[in-house]
Amino acid sequence: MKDSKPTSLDIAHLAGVSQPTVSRALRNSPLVSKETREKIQAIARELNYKVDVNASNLRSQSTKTLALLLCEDPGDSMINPFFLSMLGSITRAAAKEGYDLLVSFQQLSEDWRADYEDANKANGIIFLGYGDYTQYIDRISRLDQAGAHFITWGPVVPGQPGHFLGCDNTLGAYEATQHLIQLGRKHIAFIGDTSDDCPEFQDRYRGYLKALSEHGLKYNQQLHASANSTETMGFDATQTILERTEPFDSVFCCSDLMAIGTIQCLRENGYSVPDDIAVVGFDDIPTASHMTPPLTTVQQDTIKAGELLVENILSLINGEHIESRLLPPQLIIRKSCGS
Amino acid sequence: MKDSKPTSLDIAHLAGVSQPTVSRALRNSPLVSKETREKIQAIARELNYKVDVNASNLRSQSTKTLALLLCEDPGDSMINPFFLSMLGSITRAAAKEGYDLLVSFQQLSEDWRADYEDANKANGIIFLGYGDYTQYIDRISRLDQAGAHFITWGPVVPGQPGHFLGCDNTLGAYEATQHLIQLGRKHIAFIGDTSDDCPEFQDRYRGYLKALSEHGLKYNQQLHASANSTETMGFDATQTILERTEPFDSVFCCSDLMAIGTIQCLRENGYSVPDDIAVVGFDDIPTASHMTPPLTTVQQDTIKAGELLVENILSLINGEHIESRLLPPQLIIRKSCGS
DNA sequence: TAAGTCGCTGAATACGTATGCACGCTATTG
DNA sequence: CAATAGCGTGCATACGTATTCAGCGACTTA
Repeated sequence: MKDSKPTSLDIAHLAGVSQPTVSRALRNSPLVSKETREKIQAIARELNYKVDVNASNLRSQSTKTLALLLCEDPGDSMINPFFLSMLGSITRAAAKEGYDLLVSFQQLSEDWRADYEDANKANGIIFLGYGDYTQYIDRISRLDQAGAHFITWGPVVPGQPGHFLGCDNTLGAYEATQHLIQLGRKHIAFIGDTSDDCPEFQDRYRGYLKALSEHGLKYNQQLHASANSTETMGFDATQTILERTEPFDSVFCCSDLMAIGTIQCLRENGYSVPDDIAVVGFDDIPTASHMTPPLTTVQQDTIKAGELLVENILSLINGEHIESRLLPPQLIIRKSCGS
Repeated sequence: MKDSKPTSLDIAHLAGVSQPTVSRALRNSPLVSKETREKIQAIARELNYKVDVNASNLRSQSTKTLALLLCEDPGDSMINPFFLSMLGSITRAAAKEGYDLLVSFQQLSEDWRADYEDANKANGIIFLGYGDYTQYIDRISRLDQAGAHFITWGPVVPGQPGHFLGCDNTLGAYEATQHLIQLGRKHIAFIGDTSDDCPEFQDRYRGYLKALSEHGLKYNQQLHASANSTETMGFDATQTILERTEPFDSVFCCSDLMAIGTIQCLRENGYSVPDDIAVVGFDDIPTASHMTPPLTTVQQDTIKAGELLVENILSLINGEHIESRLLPPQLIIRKSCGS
């Protein structure tokens, strides 16, 4: 019983072979005979031997690790549950490919490539984040120029540097708005930050406008309030609209979190949801189906998204070409729109 | 402009010193003169040089990385928002100490120590999880015997192997229950799995019973239903109690997620919250304050918890002794109990 | 002036693995 | 039988850093 961790050399001695053979055997190299391989693997299992990833990575110059950067305001303890789903599915997808996941919520440095790839901490970077986009775009551009391997979950903006994977926000918003219209709603408020900071919300805004115009409804500036994706911002934006005393019969919220705030605000002002005012959200976070009333919303397939993000980043690492693409959203109809 | 990543040797050449001096300078060793050190650091900054963590770790035999294991059912895409808060605060606390965080949601292997410490992926492991505890306890024991560095967020059970940090669940539940009693509620239902699988809920159960008995109320088996921490389980458990037709005027839910399901169920059965039935939860997840009605609940200080978890695991890594301890909870009074 | 001290630097080496290359052995072919 | 090919293995080395030890100059002290 040795006191220190076993190395491939220890295994080699025990198996009566050389260290390189052990290395090959453990990586299932076809170069080593089946007999030898199994013998070595048995001994390794016996000793509970694990390859030292540092030595392995140093030699092979490739860390089997991905970095996940969550670009949310770190000061706020609230993080969108939607990203938690993504985090879960990305972790699982990465694990399936034999990759570990390094998670960070903050931006300690200006140069992510240096922090992760140059430091050999990770072979690729996945970005996740709602909003505050302009804050990051130059850093992303720099990454692209530096030839880093990274992919961003977000809107596919033509001409933008880097690779993107996102949900078809325009389509999702279009379908949700259309649904409200088909239920007879004519004065549909819109809550969400449509500045360049939030290209995702901009896309949803486009879908909203498209549905309005296709059904002959006029856009009303008075029913539009900016908000980022938190309950509180949704609450406040709704309050703002209510104070304008412009009548409305429904609200399209750019995220479920905002919808939660919106519903709370409407209730506190004496409105019933959905009888007086219908509400739809976006994301289909787990809570959506358990609210009162259950929230009609646009579902993004986080499982699929996580798998594709990992698959794409691995392709990039392997030097393959990938296309930015959009995933189809799905309208989930529940009670909050009164259907 | 070299095409490959700069190494400490490159810096050494440029600075006209040897590689060891570069290594020392970059680690702020007092052995190297201020003059030389600043010169080297300037060049390193210039080249955007980053220490190769693999080489560094290999040499020093210490990865500046912690592993975070989330023991939730991986099949379920729903993850308790409470853990997300913890994840955020742990990430930040780890970053402040210069540690990276490796996150995993699944239990790919039976032997976590081998997976992380022996493989030199991480120096320590932090566990996070609600319930299914018995499923992990033997693995935790094995870790303890193997001398691994790990700490678990959870109840402090005397005699249990390993180190724990948790919230004073008994006290929290006691205060919440007492609050209901003081508001005049006399028939308080209890929702939560009190089997050995959930020692945290067992502690909350104790606090609940203590409050009842101290105020001369009798425990009623009919008002007790088991549930794990999801909205759906909370819904179902509430339905079960309702079907027993035993009258009750309030519910203590072992988690906010269950409270959400409980409130939904009560509403669908025509009860008003809090007028007919008051509800309190546990955790104070972000949604709690934005529900209708806002949820009275027991807050756990996730920021403090994350910091202490990291602080403690680092102490363990440094060979110091640590004591398991409990953090004080705080009752957050909102509208769902009708105060 | 010789011995000792202090401050700084470089030479040598180790960390544990992966891989290019050469080598020996057996089987095949002409 | 010689030449060739194929298979399995070992030798040597490289990955980039951190640390031990020795050395060197300058400076103090007797």
